[in-house]
Amino acid sequence: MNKKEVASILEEIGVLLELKGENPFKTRAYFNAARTISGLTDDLQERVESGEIGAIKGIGKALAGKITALVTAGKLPYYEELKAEFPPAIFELMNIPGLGPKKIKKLYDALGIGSLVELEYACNENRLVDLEGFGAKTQENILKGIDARKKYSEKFHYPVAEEAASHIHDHIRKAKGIERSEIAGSLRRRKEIIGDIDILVSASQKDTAGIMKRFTSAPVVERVIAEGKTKSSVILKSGINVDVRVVADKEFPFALHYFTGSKEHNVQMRRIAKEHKLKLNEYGLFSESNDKPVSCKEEKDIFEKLGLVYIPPELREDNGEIEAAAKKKLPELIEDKDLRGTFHCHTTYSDGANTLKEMADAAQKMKWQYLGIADHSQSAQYARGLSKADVKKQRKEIDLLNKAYGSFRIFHGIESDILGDGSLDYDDKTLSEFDYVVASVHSRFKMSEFEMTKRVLKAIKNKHVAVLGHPTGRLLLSRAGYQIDLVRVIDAASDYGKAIEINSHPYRLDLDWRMVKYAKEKGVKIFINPDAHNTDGLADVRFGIGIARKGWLEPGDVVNTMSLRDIEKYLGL
DNA sequence: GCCGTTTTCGGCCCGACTGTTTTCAGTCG
Repeated sequence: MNKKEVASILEEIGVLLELKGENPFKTRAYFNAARTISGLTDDLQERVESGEIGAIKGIGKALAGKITALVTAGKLPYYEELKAEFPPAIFELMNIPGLGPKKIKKLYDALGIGSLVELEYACNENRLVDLEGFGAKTQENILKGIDARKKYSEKFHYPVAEEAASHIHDHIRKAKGIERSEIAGSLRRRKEIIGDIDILVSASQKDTAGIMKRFTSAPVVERVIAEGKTKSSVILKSGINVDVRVVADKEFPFALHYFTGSKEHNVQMRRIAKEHKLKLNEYGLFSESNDKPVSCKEEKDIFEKLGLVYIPPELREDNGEIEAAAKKKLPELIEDKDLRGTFHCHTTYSDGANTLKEMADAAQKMKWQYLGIADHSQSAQYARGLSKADVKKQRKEIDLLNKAYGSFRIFHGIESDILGDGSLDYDDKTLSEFDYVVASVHSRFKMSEFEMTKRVLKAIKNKHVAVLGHPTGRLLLSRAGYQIDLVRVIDAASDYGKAIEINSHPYRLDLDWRMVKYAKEKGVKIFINPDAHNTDGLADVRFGIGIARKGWLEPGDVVNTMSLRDIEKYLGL
């Protein structure tokens, strides 16, 4: 059993224990272990075989035994028995807002409800109202929750959430009396997928009611879920959940930190606070002994008071950032302005919408020094992949344009399909004539992990390949990536001096940031590429920058921060 | 179930809002 499967079973055990009403700290141990295992970069099998699994923080004797059973035997009686106590579809119920383990347990014990369909049926028959702890309002809200789930997917791509957030933020900002305001939550941390929008506002008490009213009555609001003095929550017509908090201005830095999260990061920060004999919450930092507040004007002051350097929001995932901040070893993260060009763009030669010249002109408007064109290769018939004749023609056009441009340069690359057997899509001679080769998988996604890994490793070892394109092929919210052992892929890239792409298309964001950090640790260089199919698509690199930052990347880790001269050297031109 | 320079037991982050209660449990972030 692999990491992903083990993590997901540990997660399920956590939920089942919650349903049983077990000690919450015990259930948390399972959730933490699930997170730890899924983020593990060394080989789980090896860890288990060497008996070192218990050396991982948060995994003690009991969990080590269970993980070992899952990895070696592929099953765990404890889990099977636990699962048998509830109907298999009971997990669906956890996704309905307002329903948690306690209420679900009650529904199951009293009414035998174990799935969404059964729940909806029972609500419509008015059977929830007489249940202890339930009532008419609860039943109504559950029905609304079921309805919302049918209507909307519960998560959103980053740009969709970003636009909705900035729209409602602008609307709220026109309210009277606002001092500071900011979009917080996972948007501020630049997560690849956004569940809801958190907006934080500071104002004096007399103005809060008006601010909340303006928020909950905005035209884009579909339904108000909660409306309080300091906290309100709505669902927009687009289906996105938005929470707004209003605090006093002196509380703003603490609230901003708190609402930026992640939850796991916050837990660690409070733990650090306790080590300093302080208490941290969304209103302030207080002495544990006499509740005396420690004043902080900005968010960075909080970190300073806890003996940490400022941690940028993107890093706040409890992924080692607090330890690094304590040692002053945080990276100087890459920024948008550091990019001087990019390398994975399509034109009308294959499936792009703009011509070579249009793309190059757009790149210059972005103040870039170079643009790499990598159209599809000949096997990619669905995308009008380039025949050898097309390649020659494109080369000629690029040479002509380059002559005219002077200091700006177009690089002639190709996005070569990695064929089923791991070979590339042209003969050696043709491949050697490109300035660089991006190698990507576009077919036969359903291979086993072993086969797919072997296939991609062979491509990485190919001397013509400079960079591996979208390494998992995932499409966020619609298609899981193909099965592949990314750790081995990154290790191979490290061994053979090959780079890996962060495909910046907001539906891909592939390589995932969790693995980007590992790639950096292994010294693998990263390209931030837009996979642009038109001139507007070039700007997508900013999403890739977000992922690079989440992956701890500094300008020096990213190939396309190099000057034109250096990049020519890098590509051996 | 985990953890330990306050150690092998007793902690484990903290607060707002809702709905159902009549003083609070459950859920959420």
